[in-house]
Amino acid sequence: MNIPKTYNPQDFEKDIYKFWEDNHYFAAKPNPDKKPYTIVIPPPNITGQLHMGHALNHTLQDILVRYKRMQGYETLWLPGTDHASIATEVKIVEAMAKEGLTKEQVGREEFLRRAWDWKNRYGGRIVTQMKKLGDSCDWSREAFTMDDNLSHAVRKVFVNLYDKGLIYQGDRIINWCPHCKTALSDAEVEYQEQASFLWHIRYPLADGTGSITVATTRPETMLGDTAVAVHPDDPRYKDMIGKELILPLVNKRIPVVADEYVEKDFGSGAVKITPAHDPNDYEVGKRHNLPVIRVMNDVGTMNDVVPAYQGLDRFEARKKIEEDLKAGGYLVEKEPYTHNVGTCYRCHSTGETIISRQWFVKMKPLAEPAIKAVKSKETRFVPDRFSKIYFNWMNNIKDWCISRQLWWGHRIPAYYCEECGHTVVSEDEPKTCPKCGCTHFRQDEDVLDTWFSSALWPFSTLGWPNKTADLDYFYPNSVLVTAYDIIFFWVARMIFSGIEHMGKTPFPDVLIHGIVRDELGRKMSKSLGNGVDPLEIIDRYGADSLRFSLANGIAPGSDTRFMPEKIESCRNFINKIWNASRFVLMNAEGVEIKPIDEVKKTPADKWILSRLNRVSREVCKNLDRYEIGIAASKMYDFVWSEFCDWYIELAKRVLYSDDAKAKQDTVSVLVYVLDMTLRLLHPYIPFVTECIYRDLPGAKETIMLQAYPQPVRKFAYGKEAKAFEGVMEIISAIRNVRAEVGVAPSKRINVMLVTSPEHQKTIAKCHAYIEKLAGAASVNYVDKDNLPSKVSSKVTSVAEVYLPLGELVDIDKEIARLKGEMDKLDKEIARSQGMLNNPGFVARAPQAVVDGEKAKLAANLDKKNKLQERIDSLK
RNA sequence: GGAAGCAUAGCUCAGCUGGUAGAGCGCUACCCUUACAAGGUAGAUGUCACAGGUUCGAGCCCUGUUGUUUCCACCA
Repeated sequence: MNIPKTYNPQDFEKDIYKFWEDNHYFAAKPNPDKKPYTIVIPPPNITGQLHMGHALNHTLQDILVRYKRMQGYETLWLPGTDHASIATEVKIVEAMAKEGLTKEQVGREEFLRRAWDWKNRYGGRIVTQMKKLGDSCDWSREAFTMDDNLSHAVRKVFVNLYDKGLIYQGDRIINWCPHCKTALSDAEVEYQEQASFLWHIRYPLADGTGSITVATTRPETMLGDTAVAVHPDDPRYKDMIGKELILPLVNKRIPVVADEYVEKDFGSGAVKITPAHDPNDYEVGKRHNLPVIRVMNDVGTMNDVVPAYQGLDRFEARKKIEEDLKAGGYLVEKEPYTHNVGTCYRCHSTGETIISRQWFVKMKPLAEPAIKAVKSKETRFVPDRFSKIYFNWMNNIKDWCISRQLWWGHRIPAYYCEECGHTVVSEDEPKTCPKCGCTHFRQDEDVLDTWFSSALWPFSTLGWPNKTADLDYFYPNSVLVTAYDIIFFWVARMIFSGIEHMGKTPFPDVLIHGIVRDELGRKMSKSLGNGVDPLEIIDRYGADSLRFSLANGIAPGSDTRFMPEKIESCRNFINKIWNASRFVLMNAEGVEIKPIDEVKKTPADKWILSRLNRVSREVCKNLDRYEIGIAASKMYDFVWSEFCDWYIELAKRVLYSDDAKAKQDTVSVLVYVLDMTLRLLHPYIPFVTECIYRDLPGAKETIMLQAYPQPVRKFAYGKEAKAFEGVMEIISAIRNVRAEVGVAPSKRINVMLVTSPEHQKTIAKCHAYIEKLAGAASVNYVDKDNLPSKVSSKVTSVAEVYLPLGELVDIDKEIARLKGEMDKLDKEIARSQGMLNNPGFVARAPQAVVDGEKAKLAANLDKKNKLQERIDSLK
């Protein structure tokens, strides 16, 4: 045996991963003899580093994938990365800024060259990090959203949707990030509460008969006001409707319009209308035919509409306008006010809503079948409550703004005729204009939203739009695993894209997990600096410990905290497995292992085999239901409390004897149970299980491809296992009394039992266990009338246990101890009687429950009698 | 404004279709017993937030209350 004494994951994890990879164990290809199991990875950004969120997400996927692979599925876990349009572009721009260069200076071509260069250099970082975690992805299929075939899929989809009238270009109010200088979709805006002010500004009536005061949080946009709106029924303003106001600072006449949109009770009940810079105002403007005047340009500075403020940053302009309003006597009040401000989800700077010409996807027709798919459970969210969130979003969906004023990404396949301006949308640059016949075209400058390409990920990575064998075999995917924070960005869009382009929802199940928070329950973030680096944890504790701690005891959909103690306890658990394995392998040295069927089994053997059956059955059941955390806890308990604490200790009786035959049998059982246990655990802790598996007698080349344990009918041993648990109960009882009375652990004592003939038959076979585990010198069966005077006792369900402890037994203490037991017993009996005396319970509860309760009561009454006899005899 | 989640042992969390409350860490006592002190044995600790309801029976189902977190909307 060559396993070192302490578990040291750094010694082998790297080599084992390389071994798996070199042997192509992760590779999948269509195989008609097997059922497919497919997961596509949520592609991490090329700018990203592996964080705890990935670690959790990948651990869950790898558990499912390794489990299914061992169950004999043709299992594909398809990896890849996302080009992350904005995030990457920002990085490149920043890098160029250090050289004193701007995008505009180097031009599109050079910029893209630099971006690709960056991608080639750093885009693979996260992939090497994923390998450290143990991800069993088919790396030969690694995809990138800007690969040729994936880009082809993007163009194809764009053209398809355009031809169907589902993509259009138009002037709309959109979200704009002045820092990233691009349009954003609604989903990309994050609202933050900010303390600001509500400015009350007086707009005089043109006829000099008075004024209207409006309240605004955005005084700088007043330069673009084209009306003031009041509620039609507001008596304060009724007479002013239709009159004109003088817009302060601009000295322009604007009308007072009546619109139901205005809330009478808010502010002054009058709203300034700036159609170019507010979505609601835009709608009001449309209803009243108001002009749309943009006063700000793309970088967030004031434009030339009002020369006095031209070039000023929006926040500078705000100050100056405030001063000017004050000076002109227009500022009535500046009231502190907290409100929500939209910010860019990438750079977090304050966004603008502006009117702009952009490309949109018409969502209603796409959303409808996508809603139906989830309603009909064709796609199921786990846990189910996330379907509500999905419905809520899908039902209220607005058109999706997909154009971005960036260079890094999929350039929009729209071409404008240089002669007549006609728009041609096609996968490749058109040769001639269908309208004027000329041959010069200019391609749209913009690129597509990153999520436009990731929406196609479940099929674009399998070769679509080509009809490939992969697509045929691996689509739909089996399950999608992701955190709840990208349900809108990604999951929803994959669902409608899959339905639209493949005719089938992309996956039957969506497993949603939570996010990993820090020790205090806060979200991990760069700005807080509270992120825990999974790579550091792996270096210190090993990938297996990290994986197990992320998977153990979690519930789908709920957040987890990263607790250092939890990692340690998982490391300890693996260390336990490590040492148990060492024990088994040490004892297996030089022993010829028998096939499990040929082993002559002891009661303990039968017990552990039946427990193994049980844990195998339950783990599979839990995994099939995505109850990954529950399955982990069950394995933990099996390994520690049953296999190590009991079976290995029981086995020592034989192993340390001279009976070579019995030893061979016991070792064979140990090896078998260890083998199955390692297989059970392999999906969770792949490295250490592979490492130990290699040393197992009769091991194949890898544990990865061995069959996942299933319950074996002939190892059920229901009755025998139960009987053996009676023996275990006796052992516990003796230990318990010893500890309570204070018998030195090294002192061996004679045990006397009072029991029935049937129980004695079972127990008699197990004396050696009692001697070994309970420190018994001997086990004898006695008549109750012939007990020594000083004994301590305990009643179990199969026997009364008497320990002659001589001077150690203090009669008064012993009586007190027994009375303590009696109290507990009485409570139990009262509870059972309460239930059974209830006619409703007996009449309506299932028969099995009633019978069970009756049996319990009978057993407890019997126990009570014996206990009472004992107390009486001591008195 | 709308919706959802959470509230269980000192701490962090499990708890499947309702059927006697669980784990890890921590705590107490004892133990270097030839796999493991990253360990062993034994133990203590809970009006399962509160109030009602359904049920023979509720941590679990229903209603309401309180506290807390999150998502969506964004009335200037």
